[in-house]
Amino acid sequence: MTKWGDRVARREDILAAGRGVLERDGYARLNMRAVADRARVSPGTLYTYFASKEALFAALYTDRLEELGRELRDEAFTGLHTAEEVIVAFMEHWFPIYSLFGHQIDVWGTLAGDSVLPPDAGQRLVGAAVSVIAEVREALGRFEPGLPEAAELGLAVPFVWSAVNGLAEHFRGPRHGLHPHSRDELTHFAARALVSGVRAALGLTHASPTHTATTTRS
Amino acid sequence: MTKWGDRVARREDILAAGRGVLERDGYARLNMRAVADRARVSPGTLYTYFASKEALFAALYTDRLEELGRELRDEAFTGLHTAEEVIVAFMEHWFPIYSLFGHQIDVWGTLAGDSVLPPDAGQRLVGAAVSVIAEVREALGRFEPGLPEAAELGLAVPFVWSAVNGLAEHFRGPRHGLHPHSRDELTHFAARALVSGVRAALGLTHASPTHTATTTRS
DNA sequence: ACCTGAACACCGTTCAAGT
DNA sequence: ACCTGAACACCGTTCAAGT
Repeated sequence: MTKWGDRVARREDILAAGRGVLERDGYARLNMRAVADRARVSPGTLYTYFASKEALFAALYTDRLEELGRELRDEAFTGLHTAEEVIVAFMEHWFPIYSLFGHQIDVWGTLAGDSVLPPDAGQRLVGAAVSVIAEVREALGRFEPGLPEAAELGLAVPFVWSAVNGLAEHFRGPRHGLHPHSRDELTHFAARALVSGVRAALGLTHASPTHTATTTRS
Repeated sequence: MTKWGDRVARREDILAAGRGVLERDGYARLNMRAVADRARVSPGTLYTYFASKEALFAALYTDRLEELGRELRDEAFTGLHTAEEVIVAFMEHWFPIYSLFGHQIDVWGTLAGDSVLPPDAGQRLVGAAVSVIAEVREALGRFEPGLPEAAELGLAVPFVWSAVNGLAEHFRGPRHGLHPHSRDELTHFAARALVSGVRAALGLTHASPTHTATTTRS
């Protein structure tokens, strides 16, 4: 039971309540009254901690992105052997997060003044997203030596990012049950196509030596 | 001025009003009162023509998809020489439509019973979308002879569709102004990467003969 | 039959009043 | 200072009443 006036613990109560409602009911049923109830505060109190529903949501998203950055660095991206494996690992970690948050909030839009987030909340969110992308880029660079110097890398990054998010959107909800292929098959197919496609479009001559030597695990 | 009791004209008034509000103000400001005002009916009347806001929106989307199918067939896909050009042409036509409708409604979700659309409205919507995809597939098949028989075509289609929608989402709103590359550059880069990537992932040996002979236009 | 518009339910947000 | 909860604004939707 958070004590009266303990703003640090109260803020954490509210964030935990938001996470709880979001995970149990999804964004569609995330409303401020439900969060207030779960955090055992009144609706008005929420607004002394977060400027708006969107700001609360952005704080939850930011926390999750920062956690993802650590997961990728410390676990998901270790022991891989090919760029394809990096993409697959990233997608498997990214899809559930996108499914909770990504569809609802536009990270880059906050930069463009698109949103009404308080500037500091927007900056934390963008920073966390940039850092996740940097992590992926670094891991890919291990197996694609030419990548960091490629002239059109600035095109490859938004292309891959967009394509991965398109797939994440595809896997959100029940619709992927419609075609006969499993989620896993499509994920692996996409990773192969993205890596080959970007290599070709960037004019990279070939993969890393480890790539051709590695046999598929499936 | 639509006459009292003319249900056909009234329905068209409502659809036209919906299109008008949507194009002027975007989905965020599309509300039933605004549509009713513009159509010069009362809010209650809307619900004798469309079961819900979503059903009205789906009808607008369906009409637009059917029009797109005709545009692709009769104009956009004629006189092209490579698969890349097909993808570029499709994206240029698709992005503005996605920007108005695609972000808000989940075509495939209606099939999965995800939505609460009346069944016939859902079926018309899905049919229009399927027909657009078939148009793209047919055009690609002209320049990729091996495509229709490829074993994993069933993976390639949702992959490309998802990637294109991810890019459409990327170009929605102002955020693409953030990186220094123009929309056109990213569109062309994506088309090249998608075509090369899918070819490689499907194990297609090579492009059509016209492809290598064509010089880049940029 | 077709249409109106007041009313209901719901939800983001505010603010005067409490402790 | 921090917190409450009634109230306001807005919007999807319904339905008794009008023509």
